[in-house]
Amino acid sequence: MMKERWIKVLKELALIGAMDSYVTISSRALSKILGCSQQTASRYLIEMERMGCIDRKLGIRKQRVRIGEKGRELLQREYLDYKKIFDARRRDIFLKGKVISGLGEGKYYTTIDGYTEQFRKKLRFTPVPGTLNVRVNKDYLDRLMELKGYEGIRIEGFSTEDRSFGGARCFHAEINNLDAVVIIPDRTHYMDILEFISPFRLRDRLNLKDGDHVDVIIHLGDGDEESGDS
Amino acid sequence: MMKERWIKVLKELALIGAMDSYVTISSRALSKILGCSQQTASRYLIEMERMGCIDRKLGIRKQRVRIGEKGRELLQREYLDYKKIFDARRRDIFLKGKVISGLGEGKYYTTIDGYTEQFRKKLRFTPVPGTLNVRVNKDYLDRLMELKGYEGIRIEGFSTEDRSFGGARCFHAEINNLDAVVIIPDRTHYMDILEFISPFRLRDRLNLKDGDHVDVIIHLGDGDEESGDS
DNA sequence: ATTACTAGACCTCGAGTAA
DNA sequence: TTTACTCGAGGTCTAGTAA
Repeated sequence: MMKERWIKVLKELALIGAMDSYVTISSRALSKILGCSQQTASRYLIEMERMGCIDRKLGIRKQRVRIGEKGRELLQREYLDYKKIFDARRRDIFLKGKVISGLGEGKYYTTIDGYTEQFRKKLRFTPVPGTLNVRVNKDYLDRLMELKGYEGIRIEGFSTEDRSFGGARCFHAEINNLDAVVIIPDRTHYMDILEFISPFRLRDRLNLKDGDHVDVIIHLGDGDEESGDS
Repeated sequence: MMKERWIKVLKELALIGAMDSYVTISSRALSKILGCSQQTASRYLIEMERMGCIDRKLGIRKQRVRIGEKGRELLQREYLDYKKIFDARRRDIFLKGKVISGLGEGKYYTTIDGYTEQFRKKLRFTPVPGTLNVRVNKDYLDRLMELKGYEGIRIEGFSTEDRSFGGARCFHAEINNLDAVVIIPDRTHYMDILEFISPFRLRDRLNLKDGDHVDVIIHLGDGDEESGDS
């Protein structure tokens, strides 16, 4: 059960700063913003709190409100939709990060035939074993969210007798101006880490060591350039 | 009278391409997207057409729908709200362009004392004479528009007996990872050209010649700039 | 001043159905 | 197949009011 109206309420709350921290807002003040009665505003807040969209701290004379986990997700999804509409021809995402040691799961992808065969076919290169891992600066994390909206180049999961291997999405990218491919496993825990694969040893080519800051460009490439240029 | 629900309908229509041109969509298909009944979808379309949010072309078996002037405005307003929420702390603009020969007016700025004094004070360097000019790729022109919203570092205009010299705005920037400053005269004709000043000869340092492609990052804020809206 | 409950007015929805 | 009307059920709103 998901009320369409809540999106608007969440949006208005976000606009007065409830995204970052608790803001003091009375139900009457909110009703003025929303153009409804105090009672309705109050009801919205109660319902939204119950659904986990917002957190509230009720005082005797004032309440403080903050957008919760679920509310943030809803707003983000909405934002992405609008981005798709208005920013449709966006071609790439730029961000900064720093090199870290490999923690990601991406190393599997570079050594298992079931994956490397797909790389050869879909990316037209055989990656060297291992991935270059970049932790995205937190100022740029929001930019990463945009990636969710794009399919990229699909790498299919598969199964052997022993276990199953998950799928992933790939995006052509540049790291410090050198072409590479970023690979995002479908099921990953590290939402701030990008893993790069390449036909070269990126660390050597770029002369990188842990902690080095790098500039990354991720090509979203919705154009038809990737798929079939026969 | 303005229905909140219509925003969602408009958004879904926009996502299937109704922003650019007429799309064929039956009321049943729309109802599936919206998660409501065919009757309700039909009613939405009728109401929204009446309010000027959409244009319709009714055929005998199919209708074609396009987002109208008013609908476009509503979506745009919505998008801007979300931009405020999520893009508020945007720190820089990334774009690509190519080096061109100096056509801009920026060369004045690097040779006239009235300007260079301000550069020394506000940018803390004395630029070498001349500017590096970059024509922005047209895919990134929309990104440039965002610059309008930022004051940057103000360079004041001034007058001598002979003539008057206009003001400009400066932004710290990077061109192919080398720090530089982009200078935008208040009155400029070339809306797709960026002019860079630097304490070094950028062409030499970066080994650039006309036609070379460069990556540019423009830093919007020097930290604690207030974000007062229009 | 607050928040939020209750009750009834009002509106919105979708099944049925016509064209 | 379409679009879109009517109308009754049920959901949502606000006035009144308590705490």
